[in-house]
Amino acid sequence: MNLQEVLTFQVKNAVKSIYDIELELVEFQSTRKEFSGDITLVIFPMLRFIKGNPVQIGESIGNYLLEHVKEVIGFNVVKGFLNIEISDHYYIQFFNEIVNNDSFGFVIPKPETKAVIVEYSSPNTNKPLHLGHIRNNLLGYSVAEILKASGTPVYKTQIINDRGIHICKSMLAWQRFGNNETPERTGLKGDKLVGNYYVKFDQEYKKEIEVLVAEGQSKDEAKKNAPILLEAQKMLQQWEAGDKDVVALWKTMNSWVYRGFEETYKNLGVDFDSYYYESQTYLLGKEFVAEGLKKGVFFKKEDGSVWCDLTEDGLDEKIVLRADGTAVYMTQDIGTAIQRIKDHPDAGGMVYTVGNEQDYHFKVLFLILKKLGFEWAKNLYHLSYGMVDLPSGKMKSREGTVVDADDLINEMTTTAKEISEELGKLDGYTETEKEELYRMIGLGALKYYILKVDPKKRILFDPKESIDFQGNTGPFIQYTYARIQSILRKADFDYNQVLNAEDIKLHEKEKELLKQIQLFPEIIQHAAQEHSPALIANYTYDLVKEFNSFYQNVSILGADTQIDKIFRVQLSLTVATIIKNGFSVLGIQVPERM
RNA sequence: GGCUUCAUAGUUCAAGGGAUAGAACAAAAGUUUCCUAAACUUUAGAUCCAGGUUCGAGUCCUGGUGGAGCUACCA
Repeated sequence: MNLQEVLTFQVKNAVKSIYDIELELVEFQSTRKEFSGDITLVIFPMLRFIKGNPVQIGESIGNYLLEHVKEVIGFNVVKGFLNIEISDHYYIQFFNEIVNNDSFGFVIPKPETKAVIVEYSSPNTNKPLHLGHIRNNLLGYSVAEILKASGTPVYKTQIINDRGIHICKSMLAWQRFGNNETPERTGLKGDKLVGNYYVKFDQEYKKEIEVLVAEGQSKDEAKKNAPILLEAQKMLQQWEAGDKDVVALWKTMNSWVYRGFEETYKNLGVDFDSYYYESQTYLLGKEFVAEGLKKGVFFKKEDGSVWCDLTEDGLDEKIVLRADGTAVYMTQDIGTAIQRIKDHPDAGGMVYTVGNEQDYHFKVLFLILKKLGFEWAKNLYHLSYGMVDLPSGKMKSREGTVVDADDLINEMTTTAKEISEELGKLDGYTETEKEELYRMIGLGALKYYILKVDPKKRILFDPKESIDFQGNTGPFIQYTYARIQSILRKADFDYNQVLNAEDIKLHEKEKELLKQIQLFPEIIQHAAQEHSPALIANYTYDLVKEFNSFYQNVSILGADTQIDKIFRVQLSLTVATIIKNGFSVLGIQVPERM
């Protein structure tokens, strides 16, 4: 039982014995810094059940706790708040239990716990990854790691949108203007090369439209009749018909893109357990549409298209199969979901990391899967995140305002390098070690910057104002970790021993730290429930803030007694462990020096 | 038009219906014979507007204003 559980139990006892009332909910919060005490019981909500003056009730409960609970050594009541003071002994006892636990805060999954499939990334294969994808990847990866840490097995996966007219556009432009360029020959990353031809197509397309308009066609007509577009459409048909040459080119160009993506994923530090390709799954949904039609979940219109009527659920009608029998986005998503659960029989739910512009789509998808009667459909979660906007608004590839993922990673690394060289603290590091460190810090800044924001909220990113390396940032937290490592290197005595709680009198800063440390396991659970890496980021920041204050105010290696010295080193070590663990679920590494 | 969503210091972010709304950056001032100053300590500064529910509202409800998104037989 942790402290709050003990107190909850005892507060109920108190109310029962004083007022003879069974209390259901007991509400605690951390005591605000300006009041004395460690944890606060809020009396107000009890007033509905207990009639009386909140201050008197607080006094009564406080006295009961003081008498019956050994951890409680004092209290005061301010208005409706009972501030409870907890003994040093309790905190030290707690600390002794966790001091050498490298995986503090993490929970090992129980055998019966169902796995969750986390989908993220899921890019189109016609454009390089940009800042928006970075947010998606970091969020998906982190939420997957947080779920794991909270005791839920996870499969990371993605669906690669490798089929459709957009791919054909790149292919066609490459055929026409590519001069047999390859990533090898140009030295360009494959995704960049293919992306360039996608842009090239668009340029040519626009030119042709202008010509047609000059010849007297309306703009809408011209858009439909441009020869290059017609040819792309023809190519798509050839692809669907399995035309050898088209399929071969499609395979080649896709493989370039995949190699490019792999590089970016590697740089970003994200990974996947499995990949699904739309080209392989787009037919899957159809049989379930047929089944749904039989069950009456769907209905057919005169033209042969199949729909789902969701008007009773407050939504509208949604198409699930085209009149010509081909699959739409929804068809494929139905199929993919079912396939994934088939492939992972131990999984009981899924998390989809997709931008909030698709909120409606996922509402509909989940509802349809429920209507189709799948047991796991109630455990689907749309991890809906806000867009990353520039000061000028949305990123637009045509206007060249896209922040490229690879470029951004490189810029961050360069900035880290500049700052680091200026500070000049890396004597003795080899060039390779230095480069590694710059990358770690640059990425740390980028990842933290993105993950500390509530996923649901949109992020405003100003490329002109580079991401900070000071204050509430990744490097600030990494720096604290490095400082602690330095202390551990210098501690030339055996600090690996269990101290007797009676021998220690806690410094105010030490107590504050212990209170913060104690919260970590709950934070992990809460973050998992909320699917929010931001909670971990903000918690870690608060912890580090607290530690730095301690560090500045209290001498660790210069403590008066050997016991204090050992205790403070252990305390520092534990803070370092939490930073490392917290950051690991954010996908951020921590350095030995910086 | 309909639906969804957001609005907090100059700026970027916090705040499970609970106390005097926290940080960081930027601004002003201070701390290095002492464990890494990417740090620490001060100062100044904010809940879009109008109602309502509540002992208590940044948080819940209604209306308004402003921004974003969705409203495709695209994905």
